[in-house]
Amino acid sequence: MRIASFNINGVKARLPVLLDWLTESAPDVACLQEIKSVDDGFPRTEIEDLGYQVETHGQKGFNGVAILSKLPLEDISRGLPGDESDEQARYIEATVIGSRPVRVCGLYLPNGNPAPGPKYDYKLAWMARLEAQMRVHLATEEPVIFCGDYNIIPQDEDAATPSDWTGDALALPESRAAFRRMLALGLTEAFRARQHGGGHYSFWDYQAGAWNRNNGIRIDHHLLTPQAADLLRDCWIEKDQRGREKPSDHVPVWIELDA
DNA sequence: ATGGTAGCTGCGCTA
Repeated sequence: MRIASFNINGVKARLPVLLDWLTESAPDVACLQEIKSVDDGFPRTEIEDLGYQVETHGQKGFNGVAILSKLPLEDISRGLPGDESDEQARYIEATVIGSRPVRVCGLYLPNGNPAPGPKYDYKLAWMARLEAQMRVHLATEEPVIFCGDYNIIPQDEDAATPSDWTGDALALPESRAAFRRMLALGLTEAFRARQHGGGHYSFWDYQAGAWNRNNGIRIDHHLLTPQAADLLRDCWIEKDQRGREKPSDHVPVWIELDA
């Protein structure tokens, strides 16, 4: 089973890119972030025509996540528990029925800038809720994947120019500490586990020629429960997507599981 | 030190 996480930065503007990618790279499961669409506006039929089941959790204008799957999906759950007043669409879960079932949790973690401030407070509170949900899933001792745009640069080596990010919500010590607490629960960060080291990125800003200068950051991650980590065959970044026509500012990050 | 781009929306907000 191959699962890709991809922040597409607008599903309607990115539809030709998305359809080409689904056709050529053909993930079994794709977790999308920043669809920037309500559920009714999502280009469902075009994607279903490529053989995917489509489950969305959208909102108007901003945010929004989706899971696309060639394998059957069961028990879809929308929204991150822990705050009934939170109206931002940033989280969706489904069980993928492969040769063995895998619970896939797609997330779009808040950016948090400017920090400090209410947006940063929201980011940290959202991370605490995510950590609580991770604890719930860890207790099941089943294969579970938490993938998406974490908006966290885990270490300086995950940025081409670390000094650009000093004081930024993506790299502040408190942000990194919250991410490390997730790993300390016993989750495996798939890309790191494959010992790729530093110098690999999943996002390049549209501004200031970041792509041409390879001034990127690695902020899209897959975190695996021990039972999922046991199934991990590989993890890689599909960097060449960033150089294509009308690209997203993120590229897909993949895992392959023995499932 | 500043400004640079993109998407959605409706000329500002988010990233």
